[in-house]
Amino acid sequence: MAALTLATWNINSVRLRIDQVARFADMAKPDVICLQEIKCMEDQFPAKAFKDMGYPYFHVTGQKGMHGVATVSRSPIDVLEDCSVCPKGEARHHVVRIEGVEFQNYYIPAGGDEPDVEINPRFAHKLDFLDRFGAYLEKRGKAGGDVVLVGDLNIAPREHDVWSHKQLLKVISHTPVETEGLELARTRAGYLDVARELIAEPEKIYTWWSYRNRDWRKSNRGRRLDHIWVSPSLQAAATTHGREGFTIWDEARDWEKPSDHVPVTLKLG
Amino acid sequence: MAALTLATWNINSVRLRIDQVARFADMAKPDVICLQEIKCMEDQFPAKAFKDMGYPYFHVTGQKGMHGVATVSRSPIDVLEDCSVCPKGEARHHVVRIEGVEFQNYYIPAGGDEPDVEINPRFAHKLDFLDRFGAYLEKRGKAGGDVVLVGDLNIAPREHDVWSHKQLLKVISHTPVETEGLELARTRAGYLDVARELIAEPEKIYTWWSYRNRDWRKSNRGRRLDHIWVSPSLQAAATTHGREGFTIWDEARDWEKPSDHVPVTLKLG
DNA sequence: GTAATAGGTG
DNA sequence: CACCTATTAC
Repeated sequence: MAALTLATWNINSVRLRIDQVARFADMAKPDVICLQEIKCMEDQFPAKAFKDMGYPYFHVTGQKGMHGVATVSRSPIDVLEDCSVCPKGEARHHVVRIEGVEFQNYYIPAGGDEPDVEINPRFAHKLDFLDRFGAYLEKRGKAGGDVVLVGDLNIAPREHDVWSHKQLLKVISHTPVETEGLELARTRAGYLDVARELIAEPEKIYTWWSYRNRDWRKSNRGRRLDHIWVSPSLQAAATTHGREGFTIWDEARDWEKPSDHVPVTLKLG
Repeated sequence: MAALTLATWNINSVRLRIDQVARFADMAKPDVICLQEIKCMEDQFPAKAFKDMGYPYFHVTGQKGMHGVATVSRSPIDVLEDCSVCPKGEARHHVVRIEGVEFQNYYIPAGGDEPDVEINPRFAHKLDFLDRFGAYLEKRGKAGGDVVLVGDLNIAPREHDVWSHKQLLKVISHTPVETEGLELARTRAGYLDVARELIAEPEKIYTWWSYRNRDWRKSNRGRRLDHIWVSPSLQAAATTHGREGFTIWDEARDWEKPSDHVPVTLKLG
């Protein structure tokens, strides 16, 4: 496997923030960028801008106005699957192969406000997605091969992945049914949570800060919603640079009109 | 009458373009600025920004989301009338006194697309407004005194106030019923059209270029929709600096996210 | 083309 | 708080 740097970023409209993607690419120089919430159709994707910044290859799974994921790359992309996990024709997932590595790019449903499936169908949909996701990972895990799974999984699984474990236990993204469901899905495939392989608890890790906190850095009410997982075959490649190889670009949260998520990168091999 | 510089500008949202107003004020240093299409309520008017740029006095006649006029000044303002010409409670007009001079600030209805009162109620509304406007001016003209009337009158009255007289004769803003109605209203009060006092035809004068022309300067399909009129008592004061005292700031049309109208200034006295 | 509104989503 | 979609208006 060739060495490469990969990035994942919930961009919250790729058309609106294409200049921020270019700025980030110039700094981090990733070989592969996985984006979520691109909020556009395939034909609206700013392909030329990506080509100009050195990413002539891309695969886009989009829908009108909401959700959508895209993977862009310096080297050619083979498409393996599109939305196999998504019900209702939503554009939340695809699987591609780049340089012999399988990349799974996800945008898991946010789940609404009320953590009760009886009264909140969005939460029910999230848990349903999580079940399908786990089943898909188990199947995929058995197939073996080098796999990188990234995306906005909309769940902060561990106690120190949120600013207050206690206050968020009943807040969607950190309820036990979600955090346990996510960990179960991951372990069913045997994948490794790279951030926590490199940065043990109780150190806090966040990748998202709500737009609703006006001074995000001061209040620092973050959550780790964006993840990079790897198959066991990539354990050495993913950790060989230690925590220096894993970067959360929180400076991007201070840019003009930022996304509420920041990019995360990993040097592989 | 103290010497002063006055400005008129259809700003197309004063909240969105308050920084452009500051930039303009810094260049042109007007003592009085009359704005149209402020598109906000009185309580949303960026009063502090105007105070910071040296205009602690202002009078705002606003409504939610559309229309609205504001007059800001370095010296105190007496309010004489609000919307006396406007039917249907629209915020399109006010009259104030500053330094002994009466300022009338108007935003005349655009009138829609089809120049036929039978099928286009907006055009009927515009012509109705024009009638009321003429009657009001005649009354006001008889009262005498120093009067400055400014605003986006949404009519280009003369042949050389549009890029093509022939092609615009059936386009609202330059139809004969409008151009004749506007000239009649003006002459009923005996007011002078300052631009044409200083710059005779056939020289073209434009203050507005549609957003729909992508290269506005190259295609130059402009219209003179923004006007400065004065009472006969101010004829000498309005023309004493010659055409150097009258400026159309067309450079503002090239600023980032510009208004489709540019500011116009006059040195008075 | 540009900006306002309102309603839906995160 | 900020994005999308419509709609209306100029």
